[in-house]
Amino acid sequence: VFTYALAIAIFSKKGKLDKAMELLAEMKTESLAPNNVIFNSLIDGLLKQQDFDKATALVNEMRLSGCTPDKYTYNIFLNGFVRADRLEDAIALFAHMLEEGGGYVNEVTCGMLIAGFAKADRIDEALTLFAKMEELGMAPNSICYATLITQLLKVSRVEQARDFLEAMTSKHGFGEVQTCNAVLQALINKGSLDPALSLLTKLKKNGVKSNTVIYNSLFSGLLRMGRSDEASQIVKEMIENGHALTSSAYNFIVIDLVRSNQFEKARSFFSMMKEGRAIPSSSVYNTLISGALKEERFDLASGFLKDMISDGYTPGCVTNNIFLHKFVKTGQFEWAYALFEQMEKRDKFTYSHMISCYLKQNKIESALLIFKELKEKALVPDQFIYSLLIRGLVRAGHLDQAIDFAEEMMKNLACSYDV
RNA sequence: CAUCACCCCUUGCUAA
Repeated sequence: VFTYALAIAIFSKKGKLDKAMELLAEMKTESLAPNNVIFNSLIDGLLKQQDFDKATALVNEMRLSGCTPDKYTYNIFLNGFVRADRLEDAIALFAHMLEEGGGYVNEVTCGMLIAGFAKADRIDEALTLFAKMEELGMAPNSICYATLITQLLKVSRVEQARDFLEAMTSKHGFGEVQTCNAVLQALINKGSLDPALSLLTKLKKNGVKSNTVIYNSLFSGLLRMGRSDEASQIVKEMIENGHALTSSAYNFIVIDLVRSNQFEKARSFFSMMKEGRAIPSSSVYNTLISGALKEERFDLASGFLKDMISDGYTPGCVTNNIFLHKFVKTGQFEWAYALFEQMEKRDKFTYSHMISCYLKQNKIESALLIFKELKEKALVPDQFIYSLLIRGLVRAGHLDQAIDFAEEMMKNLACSYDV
């Protein structure tokens, strides 16, 4: 059983759910009883692919074979909701977990929900929950702190972020590398390069191993801000410190080239990197596809798509969204419908593309239908989608409906709108 | 280290 659990966990983590399920079936034929760990691994894997149906089915199966969902199971679902932007479901589940008692709610649970609030720009609720943790007798760990700090930085509440950073370091030191990296990255993204660098030296002094991840963050951040000189500086420093230049550094370069509209350069750099032994990430492929489409090079786009598949990636929602975007933008609506129908995984990007698809044709009803589907899936419509819809309604002369939506938006998102 | 959260990366309106 232990061996199976290990194997299943690994397959689930890698997204090879079919393999993992096969193993589960195999266990049954050998009349071994799967335990909680096994079910939980599988459920987690399924939810990472947004497959809620199969995951729920598995919970039932779990019960039937005499296992009771435990705090891991709950947390896994909570995180699934958060990841899928189904914040309301996450909140409901959290409340349920609290009611049950039984110690289902722990620091991890709270950390996930805090991250959920943060992602949805509902920072104040995140802060409230954070405060509540202490009431409930839980000590927020460094991950909770880091989540809040990065989000506060994102919305420019710098003072508050600094307070939390100090509180965190006094309680936990600098925590794990990843935690530090989160904060560093947030600073970099804000363009606060100097605070970032000084934090970095502080980290080094405190014995946090500056690792490849941190260098990669710095590198990509600098590239994005167009500071390529400093970026190459970082690369030098990396090499001097004995860090191998990883594939991800190359990946960032390709992505940066595409982003700055240097598609041809990106292409040649990409073939160079493939000739070397660097491994392109799926993001690189997606980036290249979108770059190709921007240049109207469908031929190249489909070429990249093929390469992507032969490299072992399964093109998913993001890739589809890229094509969908192109179809909508160029008015190839029939293609857009066809693709949309075919897509099993749809996210808020998918829906926003379809909404603009219908709005462009003045098909308000259909756009509203899409919006409804989005809500039925318990996705949280964000500011972007609301403003898309509202603008469409205004343009079509449906002022009252527009106002209704504007009010709904303010209620749901606790934000204001400009007229 | 048998199963959960934090980081990073790709896709969103705007004849602009």
